Amino acid sequence: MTVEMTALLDRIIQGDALTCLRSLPDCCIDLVFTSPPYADNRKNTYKGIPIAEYVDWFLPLSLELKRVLKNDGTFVLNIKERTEDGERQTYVIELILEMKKQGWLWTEEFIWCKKNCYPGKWPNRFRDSWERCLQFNKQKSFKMYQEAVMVPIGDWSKRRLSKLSATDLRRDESRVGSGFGKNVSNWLGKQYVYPTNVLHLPTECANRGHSASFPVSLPAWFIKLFTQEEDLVLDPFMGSGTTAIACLDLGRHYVGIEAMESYQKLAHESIERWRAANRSNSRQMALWK
Amino acid sequence: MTVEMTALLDRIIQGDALTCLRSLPDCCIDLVFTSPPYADNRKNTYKGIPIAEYVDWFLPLSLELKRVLKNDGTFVLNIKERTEDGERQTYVIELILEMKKQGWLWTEEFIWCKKNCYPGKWPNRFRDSWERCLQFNKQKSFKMYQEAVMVPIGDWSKRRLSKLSATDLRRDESRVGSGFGKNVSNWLGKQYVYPTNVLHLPTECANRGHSASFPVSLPAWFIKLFTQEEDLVLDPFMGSGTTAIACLDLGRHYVGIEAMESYQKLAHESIERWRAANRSNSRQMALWK
DNA sequence: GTTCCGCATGAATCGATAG
DNA sequence: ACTATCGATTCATGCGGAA
Repeated sequence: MTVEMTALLDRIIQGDALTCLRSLPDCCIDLVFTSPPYADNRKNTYKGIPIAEYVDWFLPLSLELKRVLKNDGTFVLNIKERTEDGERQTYVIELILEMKKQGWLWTEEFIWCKKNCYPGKWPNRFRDSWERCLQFNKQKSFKMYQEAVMVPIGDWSKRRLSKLSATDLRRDESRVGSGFGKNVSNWLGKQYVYPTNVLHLPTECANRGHSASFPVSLPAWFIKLFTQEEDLVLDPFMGSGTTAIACLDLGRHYVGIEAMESYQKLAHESIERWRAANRSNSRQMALWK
Repeated sequence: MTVEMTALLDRIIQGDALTCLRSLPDCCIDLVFTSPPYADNRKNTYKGIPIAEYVDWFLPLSLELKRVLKNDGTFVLNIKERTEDGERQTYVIELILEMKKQGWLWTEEFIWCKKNCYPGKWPNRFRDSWERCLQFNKQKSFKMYQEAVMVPIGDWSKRRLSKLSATDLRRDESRVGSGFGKNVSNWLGKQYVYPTNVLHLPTECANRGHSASFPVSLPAWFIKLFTQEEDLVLDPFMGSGTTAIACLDLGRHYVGIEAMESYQKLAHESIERWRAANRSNSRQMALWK
């Protein structure tokens, strides 16, 4: 890792996202996770980008993100288009098409299904309880650690697998085909299964009193899936620091960028609170050894 | 209703979708619900449209659908883009943009979350467990009956709802429809809440003889939401008749189009089975009065 | 009649193999 | 090289037969 990079590690740079991104070296980031400022046609709104300008505003950023990302790294973009004038706006899907022209591969679209979404009632639509998590990559093969996000198998299996019949066992064995000891590992493996591309996470954020646009568990899920410990995660719109907290929790390094000084301050406070809470843990850990 | 229209009511026309659509009069349909043939680059596949041609293939159809739909009617398009060469293909989002140019409003995108999705394991992606249900309208104000799709409130009932199979839902509907009068509606108002734009429905599997691409509960949900009894629902790709069954269950009229004679036959068989099963119910209903 | 258990089967996707 | 086909992987559910 370069000297300039080491100096930025686990820090939140205050400044314009595009300018700061340009100061980062090539191919140094393992995962970009971010939830950029939403489009907004109202004036005088914090960080709101007019809908008509959204794609043109984002494209220089995505180009820089492609430059700083490692070739086998991943970019996850959490975004949802606004409703305006009774219609879903199209800037997000236009952005996908334009990013492909930049050379990005649109690998997958995850759905973040918000269990407790914003309340409300409208005559012509229901509450919006999902957001897109768009996965982009630079090349077809990329790092992915699926075992890190396995989930407990469904309730149906408790009845079903609690009493494995002889035929079940036999069938499993025959399927394995080669090698010994695989029986046991297969059976143990059935406690957990791979998830799907729909995430069911509550909207609540872990830090009370501070508004984050997404819960820590959202970046945490993608960080576990696409990085290993000591890897480097970038969030060019760090906001109140949720991605950084997820990195601290998981032993990953982070680089954040945030234009608003007030938000940067909030993020630093969150991080300090995390460190304070973990200092005692570290001591306890040390005592255990 | 015109004479020509009355002759088509509750029938499945066998023929090419575009040709048959052109024979329908203007502004006569309350809801279009369909799941068109999915794109497929493989040759020799039934009804598969090559990915590169998909948008051009669909646009003449969507134009006709706009013509036959009532001004305050709704078009719901159930579709999901394929993965090809490690990427999500873009023809669906391109289609949205092109349909807007035709004058359609892209009002909403519902997510159909399939709990029992296709199994499999791959190094670079998880199982795909969701599909798009794109809502399009001709004008900003359209008919919507939100009370018809309210769901039970509370965690215990949420858990129960998530475990409701398609047959359970159908049974629920029939129970609701069997005339408890005001008692039920009062009870409904207190115990039930409006749903969100995410639908949790299992796919129907182990169906004998044919593969139904979606469960009856999927069209049923949109039919309840966007139509009233005696309204007219169109499915230009009727397949094995799932949309027709939903209409029969809910007392709506339907017009179906299906090119493949074998599928049309399957649909007729399903409908006949439905009528046979309901004949006894009708007798019972008559006895009650 | 219920309840339980065994089994088949998906609007899938990738990588290897064959033409 | 490039394309077409095939086998392997995997989990939630409905259905049918058995207890």
